[in-house]
Amino acid sequence: MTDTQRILDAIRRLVRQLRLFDRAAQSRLGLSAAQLFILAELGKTPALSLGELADRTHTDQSSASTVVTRLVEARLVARQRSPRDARRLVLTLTRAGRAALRKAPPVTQQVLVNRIDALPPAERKRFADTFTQIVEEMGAEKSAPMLFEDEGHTATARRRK
Amino acid sequence: MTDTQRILDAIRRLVRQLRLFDRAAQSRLGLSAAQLFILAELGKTPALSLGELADRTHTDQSSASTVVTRLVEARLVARQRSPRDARRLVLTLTRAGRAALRKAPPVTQQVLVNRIDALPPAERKRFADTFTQIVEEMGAEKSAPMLFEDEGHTATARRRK
DNA sequence: CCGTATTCCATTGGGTCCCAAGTAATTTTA
DNA sequence: TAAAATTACTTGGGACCCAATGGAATACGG
Repeated sequence: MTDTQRILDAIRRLVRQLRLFDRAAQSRLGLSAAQLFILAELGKTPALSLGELADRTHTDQSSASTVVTRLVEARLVARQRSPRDARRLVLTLTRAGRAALRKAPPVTQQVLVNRIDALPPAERKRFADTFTQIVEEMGAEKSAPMLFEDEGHTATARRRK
Repeated sequence: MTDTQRILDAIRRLVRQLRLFDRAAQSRLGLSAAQLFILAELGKTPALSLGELADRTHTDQSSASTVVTRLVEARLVARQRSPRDARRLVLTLTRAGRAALRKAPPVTQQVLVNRIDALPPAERKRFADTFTQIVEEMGAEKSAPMLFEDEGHTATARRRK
């Protein structure tokens, strides 16, 4: 197996592991990783709008919306309209939200963090450098070689009712 | 920002990037990354059962099941029952499936692969080594420090109908 | 001031993933 | 050999993610 394939495989397994830990945490604490992540961000910076929150969590505005909705229903987040600009939201943690955050740190990632922290500092730095570089270049690569021809007759494999 | 945080951030962004490229490829080719991945695996090793396929793709059996169902509906995969053991499936690519695979390689990961392949071999190997190590140790870490108390009164933030 | 653009959200549709249950079929065991 | 346990899949439910839409509210040019 080439090193490239080993890396792809590692990514795939990593993502799966994270999802599994997420599930576990969710059924124990009642909060998913996404919910905790939003909660943490709101803990760091209160009074964010939905769009700002989406940016900070590297996710889509609509995704953030649904997660926030759940948190509001759970009474962990207060969702108000900005008085200055009625389009914007003003999101803040409730008392219960702060409490939840305090007792339920990002458990999911913790397993990963433990592994990373166990690395020798020099290796960790190298790893971080390489990883960051890859991701940044990936973001730059604007769907360059993605414009072939054809399309169509493979007809989107999807359910029919 | 610590190196650990940089790594976490890189992972998060990487995952998002992959999803975005996936979406793009999906709307161009009609096949999602998951579907292509399954297709590719079936191309490498025909006549797999669903469970074997799930193992090879590091995913859940039920997840594989739904993806395969879509591929069968798209007539890219043939799903037959094994004559020896009627519980098992025998999955193979159809003619159209092979054709689709030929003209639609794993486009999604390609962007990532390009970046990885651009690294100096030595750095790539170091990266792969570290990454593999992290993931393997993560898999070993059996939800060790995950058993706190409480639970309940945060009441699973979920929709109520 | 008015009409058009733009911005900010909520909602909906399509997909992926995982778990928990349920259903067949096969193997083991009493 | 009949009952019990195991294996292989499917289905339903919940959570997420993104794209596309639509509705308000605000900004802007004439």
